[in-house]
Amino acid sequence: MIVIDYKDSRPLYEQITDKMKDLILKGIIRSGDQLPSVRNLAMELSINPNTIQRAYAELEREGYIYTVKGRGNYVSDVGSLVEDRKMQLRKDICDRVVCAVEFGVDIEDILNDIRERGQA
Amino acid sequence: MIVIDYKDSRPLYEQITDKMKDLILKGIIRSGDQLPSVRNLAMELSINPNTIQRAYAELEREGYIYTVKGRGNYVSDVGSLVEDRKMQLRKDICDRVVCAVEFGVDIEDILNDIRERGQA
Amino acid sequence: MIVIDYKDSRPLYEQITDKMKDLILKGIIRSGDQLPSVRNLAMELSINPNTIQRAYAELEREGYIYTVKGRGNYVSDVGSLVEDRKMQLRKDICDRVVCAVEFGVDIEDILNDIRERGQA
Amino acid sequence: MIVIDYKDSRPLYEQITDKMKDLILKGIIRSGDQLPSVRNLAMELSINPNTIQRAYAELEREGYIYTVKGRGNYVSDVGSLVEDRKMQLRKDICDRVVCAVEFGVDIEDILNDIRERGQA
DNA sequence: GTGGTCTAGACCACT
DNA sequence: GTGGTCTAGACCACG
Repeated sequence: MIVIDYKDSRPLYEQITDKMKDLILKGIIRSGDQLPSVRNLAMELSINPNTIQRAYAELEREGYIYTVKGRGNYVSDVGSLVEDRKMQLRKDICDRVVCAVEFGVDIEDILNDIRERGQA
Repeated sequence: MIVIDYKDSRPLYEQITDKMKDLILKGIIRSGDQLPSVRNLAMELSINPNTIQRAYAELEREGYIYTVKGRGNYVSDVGSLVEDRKMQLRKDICDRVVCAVEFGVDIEDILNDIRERGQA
Repeated sequence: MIVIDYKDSRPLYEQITDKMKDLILKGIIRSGDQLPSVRNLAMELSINPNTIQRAYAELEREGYIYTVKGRGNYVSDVGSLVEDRKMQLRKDICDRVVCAVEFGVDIEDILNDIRERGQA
Repeated sequence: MIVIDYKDSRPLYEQITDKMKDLILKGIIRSGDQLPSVRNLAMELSINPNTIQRAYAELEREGYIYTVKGRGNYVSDVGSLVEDRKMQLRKDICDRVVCAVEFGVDIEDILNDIRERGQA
């Protein structure tokens, strides 16, 4: 479910939190589901339990999961977080479009790119 | 012309290279223009000359400027770099649109956002 | 009567003892009343009987209840404990007022808040 | 400036963040001031640098300080945080008054306690 | 010199 | 078994 990319310059714990957020926000892991235990995930990914611990702490801090001591980590209800993320993604795209236009990109080219949806 | 943001988590030299690239690609500094000297810019920004040196070295490595020993640093002809950047910006926007759609954002919302050309 | 909040960071047994103390000190459960049995309460709350056991042991240790082997757990006479708690609550509020004043809160604002007896 | 209380059940890093927040919100450490370095403070308090690191990371996350890599940690402008804290303290006191009244404390006693400001 | 990340290993509290 | 805290020590990037 989660793959560590050692060529990625971001720290391991951030790769894990980001991937987990995606899985949760996209509904692949659902509200109430239990996450793999700190130790198990550490073994599976062959990294230190403290790194997983840090990732999970960050997820809890941001409201994606909640922790029950002695029981494990569980996914929270993230309805509002999904909406926040969607708005953020829209705003982010707009900002980049504005930036691109400043560099001389034709806005029609961008609209066409998107309509064809994908390209590369 | 250049403002350092100490609350920015990026290293200083990267803030400087990025800002310089923008100024060059947007044509605000033109091909053949001379950049401020390492010492002067360091004084002006109140930072270590080594940091400016590193920023300029990076700009030279990427072809934005060239150095004449004993004379100073000059802006290269960046015609092709501008086109590269424009393509990169378009690709980047497309990638993010694809990502946003995966999170459930309606592509029509994005197109409307862009047509109104502003924030969401 | 008792609700477990799994998102509460406190241990389960502490949530139970605290809630029980409130019920007893507020007189909702009275001196001589029998508490639900360890097994029943465990079943009702869907948690481990050991956890209930620990909560009851703590309540007994602090004098809120007494245990009759083979019969069950009964509420003690808690007259003095009620007074202790009231004094503790008054002291606690005063400490916090002193602290708030140190942060620049106007003591008149606090008095008004309390007279209106609600949130700020 | 900071004293560790080993009898305090809270984790060390939390004691440090809380104490630092107080110093900052009360204006004892001011906006722009540099905090002691991670290593220095660790030596001074005879605890592990990682623990200081965690405390500082938390302070940065909550907006009390900002970090410049290779330079150190500096106090942010916390005007709004001060107001937040004051409102939170007022609300907290009110909640406790409501709670105390439920336990049978006379609200006039509380008001008198506060007017005398302090007692114990 | 500064902070940031990661590992290894220990100990504790809770269930 | 679970997570939470702390230590010790290493390595890296930045200035």
